[in-house]
Amino acid sequence: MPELPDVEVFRGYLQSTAMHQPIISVTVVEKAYRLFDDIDPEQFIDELTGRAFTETHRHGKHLLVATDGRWVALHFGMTGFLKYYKREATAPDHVRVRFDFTNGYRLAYDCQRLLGHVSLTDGPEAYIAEKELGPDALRISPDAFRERFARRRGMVKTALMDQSLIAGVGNVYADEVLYQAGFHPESKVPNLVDEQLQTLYSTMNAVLETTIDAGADPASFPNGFLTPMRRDGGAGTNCPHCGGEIEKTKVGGRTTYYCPRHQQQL
DNA sequence: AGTACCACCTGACGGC
DNA sequence: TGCCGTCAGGTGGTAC
Repeated sequence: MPELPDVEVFRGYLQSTAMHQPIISVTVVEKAYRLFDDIDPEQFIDELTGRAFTETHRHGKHLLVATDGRWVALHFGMTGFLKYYKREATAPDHVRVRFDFTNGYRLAYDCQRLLGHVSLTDGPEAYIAEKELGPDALRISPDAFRERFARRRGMVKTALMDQSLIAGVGNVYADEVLYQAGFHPESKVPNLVDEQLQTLYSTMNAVLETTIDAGADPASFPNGFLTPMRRDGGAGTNCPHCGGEIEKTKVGGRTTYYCPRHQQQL
């Protein structure tokens, strides 16, 4: 699930809960050792015990948390999320990493399918370079966006999802952006003229900001959004824009929803 | 460079 | 009720 809007919501959640409190202890369940590919889990625990979270930063789908030591870097895979809680009875189901604070609260990193990653880094710049991430989708300038897409050959959906081109857009939001912009997901990037690239850019911004404001919860998205239709098959229902029939296919190997009637193939 | 396919994991769901 | 195949919004590697 977690794409840019989701991670931005996680960031806000963390910012309003677990900051500036001493970490009494850090727990990593054994099964979760695989989440740590850049650092030994024991060292992770050692370095963070006694520290406190001081600052949050999001880049693409990655959440970086500053401490009075190194930064914690969290990636959520397909099923990750954070939960701050006190009573063990309210703990989520698949806690993989847990930070316990002096105030009795705990922050859990829950990751059911173990497809996320946890590490330590010197800071956002070093991390972005190491992971070869492109500029954040919400901070890139229109010019930089156009420039980067100008060097692309393949399908527009694939380009949007390429984290080294721009960071943050995943399968669901790529579909949403293309739906709102009216471009078929298999359109070839070189076929988009400047004005259409501009539309893609501004639509991407609008979709990301609107969905963040809605708490990244599809049930709260405004009318006319595609994402809520992914639930219960979605395909076969009618497009609120043009009445066409929403279709479900694969593009670049990923499940794709779109409206063949108004999303033009370029 | 782009694409297709497999792999990494767990759990939910539909069909029989 | 239970078993089985299929699928899921993440990325990374490989081979063509």
